[in-house]
Amino acid sequence: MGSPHLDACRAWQLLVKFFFAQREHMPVGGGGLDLSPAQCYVLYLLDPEEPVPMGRLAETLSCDASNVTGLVDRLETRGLVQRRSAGHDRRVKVIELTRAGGRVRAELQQQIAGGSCALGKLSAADRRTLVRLLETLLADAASD
Amino acid sequence: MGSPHLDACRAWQLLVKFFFAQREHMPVGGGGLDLSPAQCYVLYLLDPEEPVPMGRLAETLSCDASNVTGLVDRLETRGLVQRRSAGHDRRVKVIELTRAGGRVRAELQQQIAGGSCALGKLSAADRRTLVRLLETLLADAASD
DNA sequence: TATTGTTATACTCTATAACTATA
DNA sequence: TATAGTTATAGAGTATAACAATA
Repeated sequence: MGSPHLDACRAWQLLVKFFFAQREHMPVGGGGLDLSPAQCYVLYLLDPEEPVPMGRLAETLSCDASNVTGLVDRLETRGLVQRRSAGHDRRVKVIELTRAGGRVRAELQQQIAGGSCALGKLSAADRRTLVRLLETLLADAASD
Repeated sequence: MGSPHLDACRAWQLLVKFFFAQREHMPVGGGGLDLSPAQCYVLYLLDPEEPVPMGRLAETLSCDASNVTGLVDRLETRGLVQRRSAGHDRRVKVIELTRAGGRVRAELQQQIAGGSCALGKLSAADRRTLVRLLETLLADAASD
């Protein structure tokens, strides 16, 4: 215990394990909502006050633009989001939450904050520490 | 800053972001190896000394058994793993690394430990802390 | 010409259900 | 009957390449 290499391996192993394990148990908050992790994330990214251009979603999700088309298609079919022309540039489409989408989004946030997910197991201090560590991990690399 | 609810939301957001962002940048270590995260994870789980029954892989991956069939198929096609009968129970098949698979697995571990992935940004102390937090998150729920 | 979003295509991951062979 | 793994099928996520509309 204490070797930096071993700690890195252990941390990596736990991170991977955490994601595989939580994929379904806390499908990123989709408790009973039947939303995929990617769909939940998109919903989470959509501030009710501020529609987001599709290209920006692709950036944030680190995925190809063609992917966002399908993702938004499925959310739109379910009546959770809506495409709208951006106006200033007619090539751009912005995505906004519908009323139903807003409700689902609020429910997701409730679940997260309510401790019904895994984060609830950490003390307040530990949660702050986790935030700090993740911010460090995300610095530079993911830019923003 | 300081509200437990806000910290939980922030932690969740960062965790999700981390996974989406790292999916490709550090495809769980697949730097140039062209392996999916799931494939990397399977390789990581296969101790060269100890073949693993397919059912056990399904448990660890928290996925259906039929999924493991395809996963192993693809790894076997690439010559990285091998199916073998377990002997004691002829229904069971154990998966073992091939020589090539062992080399790829070692390479993965090198990448993780070598700091070429995101974990390299954390100090040794922070890595230990991260390990502790993840262990807490994984306790009970995922039960190993 | 360059950019935004779409379509077509293909592959991986995932689950469910029906099946085979063992037990 | 029950269990381990497979097959068939379907849907979601992902990428690349070619395309339309717009800039």
